[in-house]
Amino acid sequence: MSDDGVSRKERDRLVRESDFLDSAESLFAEMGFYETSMEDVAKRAEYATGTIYRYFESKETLYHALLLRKGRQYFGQTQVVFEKSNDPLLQLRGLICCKVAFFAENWDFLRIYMTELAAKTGGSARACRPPQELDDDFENYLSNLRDVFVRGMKAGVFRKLNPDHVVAAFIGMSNECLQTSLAEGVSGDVLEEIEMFVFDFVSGGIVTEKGRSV
Amino acid sequence: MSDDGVSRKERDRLVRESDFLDSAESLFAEMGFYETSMEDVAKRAEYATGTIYRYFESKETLYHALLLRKGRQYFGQTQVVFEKSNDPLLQLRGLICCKVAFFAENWDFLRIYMTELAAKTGGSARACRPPQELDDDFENYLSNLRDVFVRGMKAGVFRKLNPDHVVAAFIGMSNECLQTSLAEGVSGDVLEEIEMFVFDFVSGGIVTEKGRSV
DNA sequence: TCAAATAGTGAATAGGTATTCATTCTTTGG
DNA sequence: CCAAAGAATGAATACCTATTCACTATTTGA
Repeated sequence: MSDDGVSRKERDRLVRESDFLDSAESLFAEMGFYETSMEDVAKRAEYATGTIYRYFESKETLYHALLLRKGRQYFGQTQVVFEKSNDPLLQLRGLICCKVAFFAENWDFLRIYMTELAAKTGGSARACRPPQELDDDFENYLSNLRDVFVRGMKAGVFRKLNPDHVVAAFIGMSNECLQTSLAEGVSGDVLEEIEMFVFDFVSGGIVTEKGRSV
Repeated sequence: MSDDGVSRKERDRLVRESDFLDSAESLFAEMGFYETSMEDVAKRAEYATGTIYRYFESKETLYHALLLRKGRQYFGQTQVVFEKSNDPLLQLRGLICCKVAFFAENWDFLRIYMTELAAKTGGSARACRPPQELDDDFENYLSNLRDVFVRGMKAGVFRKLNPDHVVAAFIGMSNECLQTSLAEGVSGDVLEEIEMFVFDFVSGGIVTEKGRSV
């Protein structure tokens, strides 16, 4: 037994699981869910095809597991931001910072997550349904985010716009910015630039005083 | 021969093609490319499975054809906007108007297009590759859009921000807004609201004077 | 060291679906 | 009205890949 009550065997199993999840994540991001075969995943993880099934019931289970792993981690981090402060502007900054940092570290996941999201709103054009658990976390995130904007409007620091639209706009623009910016490679500078840009754009838009007066 | 030099037979063929494209479009939007079988498409169009192959070489060809049909139409309309005026602010307004109107009429296509786009930037997590022709149109659209922002910055009506980020932000936020807003049903009011919101958000962001001074 | 238990293997199975094609139905032109 | 040409049909084919499982290899505990 190790210090945290997890046997060597269990740890081994977790490592193996994680190997499969990593392979699957990178392959799904690169090729897509359907273009990736279980054999591909196994090969990348350096195991035989059948071995995966000792760790995951099915391809769908594997997919769910990888979505949950990173997804919950991400929503967990946003939750901290929501709870840390009550100031809408600070929360907004915190969320952006959190998002940029997380997705810079989890580029493959971002790709998968965005495909999910693209398919989500309308109904179903998706690889295969994401786990309910994650949907719930996402709903919760949405409602917290909406709340930030609503409070900001009440406090007079945000303009009074349709908060649902603001939520959509914020999510869409930040995702797309991250996706295109991180497409190449990432350096610390780029990260900071994106973070600043997103905040700047969300807060002030693009039109100048001069533009407004025309 | 009809007035435009198209025989009855040819017109028939076009109608049939269009039937298949319509079925495929709604099914792909609803279920996704891989979850939709050729039999489903045929059934919805009220034909036998084999008949599709008299009109389209393969499932991929069918998919390409439906992307091209609407895609080119959309990019054609944006092209008109780019050429109609030289004033960045007017062009921006025009593009938003054009986008909202087009996607309100082509909701299914928007769903497919967004899945495409989500997969695009990174590399490939897509149903199956979109036709090169459409990629080219998209590239062209991107560069024209970028140009609008760059000119606006030069003219002093837009703030000097990284134009590539602005392009991404604009596309992402407008897509996401459309997707979530149009998710339910569409009425004229909603359309106008979205159009105004998108312009408002892009131009002025969400922070008020008061928010800025804190 | 050995036998039981556990883990890994990859060829075989099973099910699904894109695509084909021999056949049947419909249209056309004489 | 008839035969040839064109269109439609849907059962059969061919292929692909998720999943299984009998077998081999490794680890464990005595």
